[in-house]
Amino acid sequence: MQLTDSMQTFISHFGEMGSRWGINRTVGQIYALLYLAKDPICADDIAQTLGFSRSNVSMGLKELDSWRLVRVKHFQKDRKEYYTVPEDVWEIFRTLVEERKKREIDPTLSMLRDVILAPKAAGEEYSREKMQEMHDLIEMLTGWYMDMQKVETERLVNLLKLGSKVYKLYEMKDKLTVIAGGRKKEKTEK
Amino acid sequence: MQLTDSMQTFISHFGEMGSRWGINRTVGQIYALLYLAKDPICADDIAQTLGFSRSNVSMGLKELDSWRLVRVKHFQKDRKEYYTVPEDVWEIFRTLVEERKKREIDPTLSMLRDVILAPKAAGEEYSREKMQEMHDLIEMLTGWYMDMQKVETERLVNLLKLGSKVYKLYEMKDKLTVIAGGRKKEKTEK
DNA sequence: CTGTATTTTCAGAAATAACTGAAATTACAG
DNA sequence: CTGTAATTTCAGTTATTTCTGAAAATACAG
Repeated sequence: MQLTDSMQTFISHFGEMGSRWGINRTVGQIYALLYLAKDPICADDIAQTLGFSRSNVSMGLKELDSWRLVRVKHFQKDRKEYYTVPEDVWEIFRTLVEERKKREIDPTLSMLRDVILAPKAAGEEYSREKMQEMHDLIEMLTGWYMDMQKVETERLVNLLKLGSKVYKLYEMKDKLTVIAGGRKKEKTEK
Repeated sequence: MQLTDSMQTFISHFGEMGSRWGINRTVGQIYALLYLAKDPICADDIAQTLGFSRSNVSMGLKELDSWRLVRVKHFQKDRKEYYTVPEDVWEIFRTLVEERKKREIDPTLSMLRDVILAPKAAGEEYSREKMQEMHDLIEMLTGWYMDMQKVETERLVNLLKLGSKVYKLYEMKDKLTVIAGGRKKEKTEK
């Protein structure tokens, strides 16, 4: 496959940034290539285009698969496997966040729960308190995340655009009443 | 410094998770130790407690300093440097997000801007479109983040607790009007 | 200044992670 | 089934990162 200058730049960047994102160069570049490609690509083409060994590409794809970031496709009369990524950037973003949460946050939350439950030793009042604080913070953030997860993309975009202005709505909520539409008083449940 | 079982567990976890978070074992453990400690600790104590070489601790602290995650303190009649982390977990969280944005997101956004501006080569319509899409998504998210950054912690907590329910407020906003309270129009100070 | 306590730097060693080629396994057309 | 095209595995190699001890630099009391 032929790469233009801008594609080269994009792909190299994903390779270099790999370490900061917790993936390696190969995986980053493979993903970038697939992201930019209109059509599915087979492993041999990926290896050829990026100059990696075939086995390295195989391992990279396996890694991307474990992140649920790639799709496999088959064509008639061709037993090769062709790879793509989802078209929708929002879908990609959501998958990425979910996987990072699973790998980077959940294990810590689990450790914190265990540690908080264990019998307290002498003189560890302060450290236990700090563990509890961290636990509560993470639980609040993941709770918020899981709640937002179910909001469909278009609505999410609206909220993002609104930004901190949502706070104004929130502040006003008790002073407000419906004027148009059916109900007289809005109950925010919970 | 004497570590209890739960402190041991906590510190080891931060060491092991280090790689997933883009820091190394030493740095993770040093941070965890400082986080749990009520009082500032000097580098020698850190090295001794965690079993790392003095130089390794020095480098680790330098790294944590570059993340703005530690504070140095001096005591009278003692030329040693003692280290702590901020008490407030929310402050820590904000710093962490800010630094990760700076290291993991901003360089990519900058690359995308450059690449989008460069003259278009033949047959790269699709890839350019994808780069633009990624750029727009990231810009929207960082824009939202920067906007939320100025919201004070207590208010942020309220919004988080509200979760996706904010969307209901948003949906209603055009149907609502102020009824109770002294002032007719609420001014959010700024 | 001088001397000593403390921190930092850095070259090389040790540990870890990434990558390759060859062999093993799998998948499927005929 | 059989043969072959394709993918995966893995032991060994290469590259990268982390860690150490010794030496250099810095800080400051006297």
